[in-house]
Amino acid sequence: MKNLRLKAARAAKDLSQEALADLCDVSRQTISAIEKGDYNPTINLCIAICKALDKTLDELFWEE
Amino acid sequence: MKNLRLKAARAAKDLSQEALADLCDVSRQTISAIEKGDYNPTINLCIAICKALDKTLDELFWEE
DNA sequence: GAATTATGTCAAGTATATTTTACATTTTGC
DNA sequence: GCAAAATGTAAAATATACTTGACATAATTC
Repeated sequence: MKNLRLKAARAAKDLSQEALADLCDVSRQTISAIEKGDYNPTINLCIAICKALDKTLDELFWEE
Repeated sequence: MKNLRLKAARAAKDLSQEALADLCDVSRQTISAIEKGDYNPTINLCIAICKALDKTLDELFWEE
């Protein structure tokens, strides 16, 4: 399912997918796919994304 | 680096690596490797581990 | 102290995360 | 309206997460 919290957190920092991708050392497509929700990133990438967006894992990736 | 919080949380539930692996639908070696710290599991597996151990991502996998 | 159970680890194979290249569509600023 | 920037998406290649099978050692239990 879509990760709207990620999309919102990125928007809050005014970062494009590409800018976030650069901060995390991954490709733009990877960020796009994660937001789109049709895949399963590694925890290290999730942590890199969280740090770039000043969020924690629970805030962006935890679901009850 | 070693994930001692995971090891401790598993011990607190009195689960062997193999029992936790079964709960998460992965192999025992995968759990062992994650505790040992020499790899980078996917977020879905981290979430499965957290749920099996009644913890959240931040509690087991977040590092400042 | 022998037998189970739990853990560490390794090598080879399979599944899948991620990259690269590329093109189409949408959004935004002028 | 146009140009540029941002996003969606897809196919093929590469890197790596994860499995399977196997053996060794440490810890538990009888």
